[in-house]
Formats: sequence, C-alpha cells, structure tokens
Amino acid sequence: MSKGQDGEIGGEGPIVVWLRNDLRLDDNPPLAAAAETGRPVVPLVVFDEESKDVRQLGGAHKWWFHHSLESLATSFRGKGSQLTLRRGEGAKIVPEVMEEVGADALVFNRRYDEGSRAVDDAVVEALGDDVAVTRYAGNLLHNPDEVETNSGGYYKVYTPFMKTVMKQKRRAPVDAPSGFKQPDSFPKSDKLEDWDLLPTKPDWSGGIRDFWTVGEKAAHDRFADFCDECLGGYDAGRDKPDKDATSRMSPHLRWGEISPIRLWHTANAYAERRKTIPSGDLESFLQELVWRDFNYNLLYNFGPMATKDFNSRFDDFPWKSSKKSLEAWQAGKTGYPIVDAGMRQLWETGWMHNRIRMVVGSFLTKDLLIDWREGERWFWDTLVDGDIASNTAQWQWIGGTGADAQPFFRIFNPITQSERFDKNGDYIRRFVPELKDLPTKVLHAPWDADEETLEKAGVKLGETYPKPIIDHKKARDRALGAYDEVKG
DNA sequence: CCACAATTTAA
DNA sequence: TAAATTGTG
Repeated sequence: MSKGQDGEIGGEGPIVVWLRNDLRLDDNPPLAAAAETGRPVVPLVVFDEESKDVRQLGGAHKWWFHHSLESLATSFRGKGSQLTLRRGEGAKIVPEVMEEVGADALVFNRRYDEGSRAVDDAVVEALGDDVAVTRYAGNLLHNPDEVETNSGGYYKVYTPFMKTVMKQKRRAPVDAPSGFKQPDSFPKSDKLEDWDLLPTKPDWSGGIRDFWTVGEKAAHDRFADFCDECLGGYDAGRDKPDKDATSRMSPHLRWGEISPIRLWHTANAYAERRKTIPSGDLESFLQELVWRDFNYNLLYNFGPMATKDFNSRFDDFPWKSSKKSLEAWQAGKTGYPIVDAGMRQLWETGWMHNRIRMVVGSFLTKDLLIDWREGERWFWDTLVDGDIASNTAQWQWIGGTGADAQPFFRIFNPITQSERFDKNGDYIRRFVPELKDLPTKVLHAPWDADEETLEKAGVKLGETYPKPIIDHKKARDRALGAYDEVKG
C-alpha cells in the first residue's frame, strides 16, 4: 500500500477520489494525480453522520455544504464526469463504492483531527491490501509534521512557527484537470435534496444567502476582487468591521473550495505585478494563512482542542454556568452594542468579523466568566466557516487557556474596542438598528447617555434595548479574582 | 372575530 | 429571508 504525497498511484483500474474538506477542482493534488494517470476517475463525497467521534455539522455548515456540493457537481459535469454522493459510515461506504466500480486505488487529502483520522484509518483498514491508497496534503501550506523546531519538536508559539514557515519551500499549485476518463458506469448516487441539509420551515437562511456566494468559482472571484480593492491597506483595513476589507475566504477555505497554496501564490503574484501593494500588507495577509496552519499544527501535534484546555492549569478554573447570561450573549442582547452587533451579525450572516470575534469571546469568557467551550460550541453551530482547528484554537486563545494565548488577565474593554474599531458606529447601526438614531458619541455606551438624547433617538433602555447585563469594571475585577485561584 | 401589520424567531 | 406569532383597529 503506497503512502505519502508524492507516491505513485498504485493499481491499474479505476481510481476513487474521496473528497471531503476539499470541494474543488483547482489545486487538488489527489484529483490532479488521478486524472493524470488516464485511468477512469470516480469522485466521491460521503455524508458521514455515523462514524464515532466525528463532529456533526452545525446548521449553518449544512447550508453551505449543500450549496457547495451543488456547485461541485456542476463543475464535474462540465468536465464530463459525475460526482457520486453517498450517505453513511465512511468505513462501510467507501469500500462499497469501490467494489461497485471495480476500483483498485483510493486517493484523498489528509485530515488532521483525531476523529477524522480514525475514520480514514478505518477505511484503509477495511479496504485491505488489494487496494492502493495514496494520501496527499492539499489543504494546508505544509503538513503539520513537516514544520519542526530546531530541537525536533513542534511549535507552541506562533511567531517562531511563522518565521520557519516563511523560510520553508512549499509546493506549487496544480491546475484543475482538463477532463476525466469515465468509468464504464458511475456508481449509484444519492440525491442531494434527500440529505435534508437545508432548513425548511422556517427558512432562516435568507441573511446568509444574501451575504455569500458559495462555490469554487465564487471563491476565486471574491479573491480577485479582494486583491484589487483590499490587499493594499489590508494591514489596517482588516481591523475595521464596518468596512468590507477582509478577504472573507474563511468559509471557502473551511470547505476547501479554494486552497491556501492557491491563495498564497495568487496574492504574491498580484503584489509582484502591481508594485503598489505595500509589502507589509501582503505580509499581513500571508500571515493570516500561516495562522490557519498554526492552528492545525496545534490540533494535530497536541490535540484534542475542542474539549481540553491546552493549558491544563485552567482545568480547575471556576467558570460560571449561567443559562440566562449565555442566552443573552447568543441572542445579542447583552446591552453592550459592539458585542450585540457581532452576535447578531453571526446569527444573520453565518459569519463574524475577526476583530469582533475577539471582542465577543473576551466578553463571554472574562466578563461573563462562561467556559470558552460554550462559545466554541455556539460558533460551531452558527458559523458557515466553523473550522475544526481554527475555531477551537481561537477560542482557547481568547479564553486564555490556549497555546501562546492572550494572557487571561488581558481583558478587552468592550467600550474602548468599540470606539477604536467602529469609530463612526456604522457596524453597530447596521446590526443593532434599534440604536441607529443615537449620536455616535453615546452609541458605544448608551447607558451613559442622558434621558433627552435617548428619548430623541427612540431608545428606552430596558425596553427597546437591554441595559448592560453586567458592569464591565466589576466583571473585570471578578475575572481577575477568579484567575488568582488558578494562576498558582 | 377578522384582516392585516408588526414583531419575533430559526441553525 | 420568510414563516410563525403576536398585536391592533
């Protein structure tokens, strides 16, 4: 059985390409390698809710998954091929499909979380020795076991990891195959509609639909626009939630509609061509891609991350469980406009600006003292980009429990953050419309406004908009006190 | 009690 | 966004 990303594909019959978080034709190494052999290619997607320890998709995930598959199926049809959809346990379904088409080779991109790795190993095990399996590394800049410290370990700190990655050679992107040889007959396929991935009554997906275009082509188009309009000035622009100045590649990367290697090369080539992009802006963008690799490095080399504090000192941290506070946070009704704007953006669009993710995360874990796992779970359920590595790593970062985390005692002041990053209040006004007529100087902290100002804007605190559910100063002191208990 | 408007809610 | 629920003349 062959292994590794440069391995030849063994066997001589049809090849099954098992697609997972790589729903694309461009820069997809196993797909390209399979097409290149000239042997029949069978692209397969398995919807697996049965294998143990695999995290179930959240609602927003499912919406994206549906539309991404629709788009991918169209792409394959355009190349004279056909995407096969099957539902069930990976270790049962993959061998079944291979048998059905007489395939003797299986190729796929590696996955890095424990649960998925177990499924992949179980599939390989179930296939036995008559089938050649080749695993590729198509979804990261580097395989996490290929970025080592000088002493042969793995990085727990971002900056040295980033410096090593910047120096490292990485593979060049591979173009989408121009076509695929068909098998004698394609395996039977489920109907996408039967997977029930879309919400029915009520259909809550309108806000998401308005905000996003799903699929490989949309990802490339959006990124081209981003390079034209936002790459120059990215370093400062990315921190302004009221501007549309981030790449918004996160869901496309999450589902693998575009690869990080492709983004890396496209951004570099663009900056090369247009000499006007300041190098610091390009660098900042590339470093965001490195953060994604760093998170996978943590997950793969030190996981699990969704459940266990990276820094075990926090295992005994006195988190509070308050259903009421958690629900107010989830609903965007904390009484802190910047926090509420973020939480409502998430609910409406399936996404939240990264700057604001930090603000709401700090508020949940430090002001409300609620366990970061609660926040992580909510994000997993509501984000279209909820990523097994980045979501967990970022929650541990903001909660202070992670590797190279924000120190727990660094507690964001939601008012200062709001004034600094949403200076004109456009972001708040967009997502918290009941405050839109307040003058900007009181918008960030409406409880400080005088009666007349509130009345003129039609705001009645406690009625049209909540009073703050907690006093930040007191909450800050309480958090520091709680931290004393575990800081040792 | 209805017709329609306004508001809430749904992963 | 749009269905479901609540409010109003």
